[in-house]
Amino acid sequence: MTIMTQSNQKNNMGASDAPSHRSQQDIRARNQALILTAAEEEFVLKSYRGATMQGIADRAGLPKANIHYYFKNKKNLYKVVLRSIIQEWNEGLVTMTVDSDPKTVIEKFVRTKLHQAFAHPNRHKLFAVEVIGGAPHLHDFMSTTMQDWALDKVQVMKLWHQQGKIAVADPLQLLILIWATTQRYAEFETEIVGLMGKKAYDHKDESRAAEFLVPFILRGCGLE
Amino acid sequence: MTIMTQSNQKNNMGASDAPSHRSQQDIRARNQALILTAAEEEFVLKSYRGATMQGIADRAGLPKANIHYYFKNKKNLYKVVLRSIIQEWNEGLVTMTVDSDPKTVIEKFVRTKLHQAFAHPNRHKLFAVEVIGGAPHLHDFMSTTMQDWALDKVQVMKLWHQQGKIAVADPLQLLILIWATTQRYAEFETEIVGLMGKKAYDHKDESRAAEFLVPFILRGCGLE
DNA sequence: CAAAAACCTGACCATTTGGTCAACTATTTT
DNA sequence: AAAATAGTTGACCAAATGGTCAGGTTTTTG
Repeated sequence: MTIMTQSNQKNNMGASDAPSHRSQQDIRARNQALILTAAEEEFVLKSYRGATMQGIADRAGLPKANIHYYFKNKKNLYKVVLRSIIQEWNEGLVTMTVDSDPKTVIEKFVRTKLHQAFAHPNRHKLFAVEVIGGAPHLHDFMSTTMQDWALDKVQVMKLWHQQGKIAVADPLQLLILIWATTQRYAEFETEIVGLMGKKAYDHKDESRAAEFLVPFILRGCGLE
Repeated sequence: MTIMTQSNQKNNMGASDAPSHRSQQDIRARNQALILTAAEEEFVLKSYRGATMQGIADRAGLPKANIHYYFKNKKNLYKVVLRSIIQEWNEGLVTMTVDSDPKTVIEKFVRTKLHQAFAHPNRHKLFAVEVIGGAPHLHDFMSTTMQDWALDKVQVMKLWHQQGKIAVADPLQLLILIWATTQRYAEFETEIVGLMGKKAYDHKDESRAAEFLVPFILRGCGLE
């Protein structure tokens, strides 16, 4: 005896009415998206082991067996979610060469990372939890892609420093600081929002953070 | 960072009889410490739900039932661990009034927080995971003690700004930045250590971070 | 030294949970 | 329109895990 199959009344609720069938491609895309979003939330809130397939199913509004139909198992689902995080990370790259203008590049980098943090807080939270827990599933990415990118940028900034362009002798520390300060708004959303006396960020908070961070960091670098 | 009452010489069950017994107080203290340290590690690595009593027991080198003997249950054990975090937080407070010297106070604050981060990384990691997951167990602390302290400091710094002493118009953002940059070294230990090409922090990394952070932040504040 | 108190622990459950499956419906293809 | 393919789902199961407990050992107490 189970409680209601609330089931499928196919469409409706979409308001429209014409074809009472949905193409399988649409169904697939829609359900996978539903599941991935649900999984992201659940994994963030409960962490890998705390998240349950049933919980994800409930969030997605689908029966549990359906989750397994689209994603082989829990571990695989988690992997797919992590992949979207890495993907986003790669999109946030900024080109930076010895000839670039430090001020311009640093400002753009800060703004990009900050924007990502406000746009996809859950992904940042998940990434953080992974790293804090020893990055068991990200080890590969961190010791290759990320490290290569970071060390390359560090080299460039070292040259900038030698040329007297920035007041930072140890650029790795600067990189760490920029990541820390931008991502913080996503990771510690709960705390920050609380300190601001709100329930959630409003649309001005990103620019408020940027207006503070950008000049502060540039000043710290001895620019401006 | 660890335990161990150095008083113990295992036993010597041989015929000889230097006291082959340990006082119950010592046993209690030793075991509780063992368990708490083990729990801290396990909770950090696996998060609340992912941590298992068996895993904690193994880390502590005690049978599982023994964990239950000292700490009623998992939830209670977790609570005790969180308490030590809050305790440490309170010890890191810095007094700050309108008449304080901004430069001195800010520098001291940064150094204190940084020192705590390097001294007790696991606690900071655990705190971070809690906050990221919505702070379900810290809600009370965050909306009282922490908020009161933070808003008070924000008031003071606002006055500093009005008196032209610092170049920061929105001190809450500064507070967030200082927490973010100092705690980062604990939370993202794995990542940072990796980028540095090491296996673990060495004894110079704390001062290296301080030498970078302190001047950077003071400059950002328009001091120095 | 004997009773009491504290400590220890293997063995045992009840519950939770990831995962499977067979039967069923809906869509697409031929 | 029938065969084939894709999507759906309730029911079920094996493993993992938090927690209990009875009976044992060690330390303390009187």
